[in-house]
Amino acid sequence: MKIASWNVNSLRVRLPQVLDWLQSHPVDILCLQETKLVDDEFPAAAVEEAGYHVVYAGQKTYNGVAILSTQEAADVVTDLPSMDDPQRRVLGATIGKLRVLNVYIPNGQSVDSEKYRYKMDWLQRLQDYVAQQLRLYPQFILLGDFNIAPEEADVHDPELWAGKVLFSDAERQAFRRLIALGLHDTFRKFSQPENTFSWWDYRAAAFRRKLGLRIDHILCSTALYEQCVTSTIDQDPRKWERPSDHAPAVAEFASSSDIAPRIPQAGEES
DNA sequence: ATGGTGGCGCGGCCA
Repeated sequence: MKIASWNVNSLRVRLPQVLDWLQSHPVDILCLQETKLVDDEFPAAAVEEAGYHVVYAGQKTYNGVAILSTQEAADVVTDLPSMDDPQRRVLGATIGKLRVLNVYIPNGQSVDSEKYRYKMDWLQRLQDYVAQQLRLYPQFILLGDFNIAPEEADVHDPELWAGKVLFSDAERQAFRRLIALGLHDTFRKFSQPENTFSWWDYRAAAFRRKLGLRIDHILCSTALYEQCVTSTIDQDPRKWERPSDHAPAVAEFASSSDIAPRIPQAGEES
């Protein structure tokens, strides 16, 4: 069972790349962030033609999340409890025996901004919700664009980024509090190539210069962590023409009995 | 160098 997360920075622009990537990386579940589409404009038919069910929560211009899955999603939620927020950043669903929470955590802009205070408040509410979800669902996955690089190894230049948004102490502590609830960072279960990042600024040729951060994460409950056999970041799509500024993260779990096999598409090896 | 690029949508916000 493979599950992936990808901030696509406009699904209108990136849909062909998403479909191409799925052809070569046939995951069971793909969580998207920053679709930037209202629900009426979501390309549901194209996604379904590719063999996936899909649920989504979008808005105009900003944010927007979606979950593509081979098995149909149930019990969909689109908000954190106690939060009446027009920003579409949350999509929770049950897929097979798995409870999935796809998040686009606020960016925070800069540590002295109102957006940063919104981010920290958002993280507190997320923590409360995740604590509750972990009690309800032994097989729980929290994944998405966290806009937090948790450790020094996740930052190309930790000294440069010290105290800055995406790597501030308060954000990193909030990330550690999520982990302390009983989650695990699947990426760090395995030895990884140095300087593996998931996001590179479009400006200043950051990707070519390997000036990135690892801010997209796949976290899971202990029961799933034991079953996790790979967790990687596929940096290839960042090399493509007109790419997203994020690369997809992919985790694989050994137990797959509760996940229906994906239907092979025309022209594809079965 | 307080910039740079990209998406949305057509001026300025957001990342």
